[in-house]
Amino acid sequence: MVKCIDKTACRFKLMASRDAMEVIQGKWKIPIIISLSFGNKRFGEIRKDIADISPKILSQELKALEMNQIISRTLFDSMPVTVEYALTPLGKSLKPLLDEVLKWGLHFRKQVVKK
Amino acid sequence: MVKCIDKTACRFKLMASRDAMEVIQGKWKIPIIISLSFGNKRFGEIRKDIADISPKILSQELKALEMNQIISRTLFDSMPVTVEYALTPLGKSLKPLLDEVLKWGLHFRKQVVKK
DNA sequence: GAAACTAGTTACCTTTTGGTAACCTAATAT
DNA sequence: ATATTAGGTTACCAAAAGGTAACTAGTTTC
Repeated sequence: MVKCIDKTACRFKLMASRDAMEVIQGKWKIPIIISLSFGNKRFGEIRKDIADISPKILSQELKALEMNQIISRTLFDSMPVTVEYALTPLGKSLKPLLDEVLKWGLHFRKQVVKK
Repeated sequence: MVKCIDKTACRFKLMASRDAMEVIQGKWKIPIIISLSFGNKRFGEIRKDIADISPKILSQELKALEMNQIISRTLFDSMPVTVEYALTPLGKSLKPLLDEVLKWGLHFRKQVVKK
């Protein structure tokens, strides 16, 4: 029975996991990132991908992701104006994490949720 | 610009990520799992590890993790009774996911949070 | 002139999550 | 007798997250 002896290492881990979780936490952030991992998308296209997300929530989550530098927002002044969202390099760097989330989610479903 | 053409693959990914996130979501579940990754612990020991968690929340989160078969709860009828919490094999299978969370959280902090 | 498409915003709720403080049971130590 | 340790529970409250419906602005097509 090992204890969490190295308090510094422990606090460090808690801090890092908290940072990461703040970025991907919530009902919609991962779905949005997955949608954008299939290519750059416009507001309406993301809405169609995710189906039951409301414009209010989508707008709010896109802003949060942009502030954390996970996605970029590019405005084209075509008519009507179109806005394109894309993953930044930092956003793309989430891929290994998301792959593990998907992999584990699948494993969990097989073991616990059962079909 | 590739679209999310394979709707089935897309919905499948959304489902798997949702399953996984439900298990680790919230302010305290990952800290608890990290604490238990250092070895089996009793209620009070986890409290000391996490410092600012209240007994109500700890009790509630431990129950949720137990229901999802991430941790086990063993009661020893010593006097006074002691209760030991431990990661199950399913809980231990979260390690690669958590490692990625920690790794990315660190990367994010270096890039965005800055020191 | 009315309807539709773009990308959102606003006001108003409901639900979920998180937090505080006090309390409980049983046993042991002072 | 009183305090302490162990492992919680309970009532109550505050804050955050999520959701609905209606509305906005500018342009373009019918």
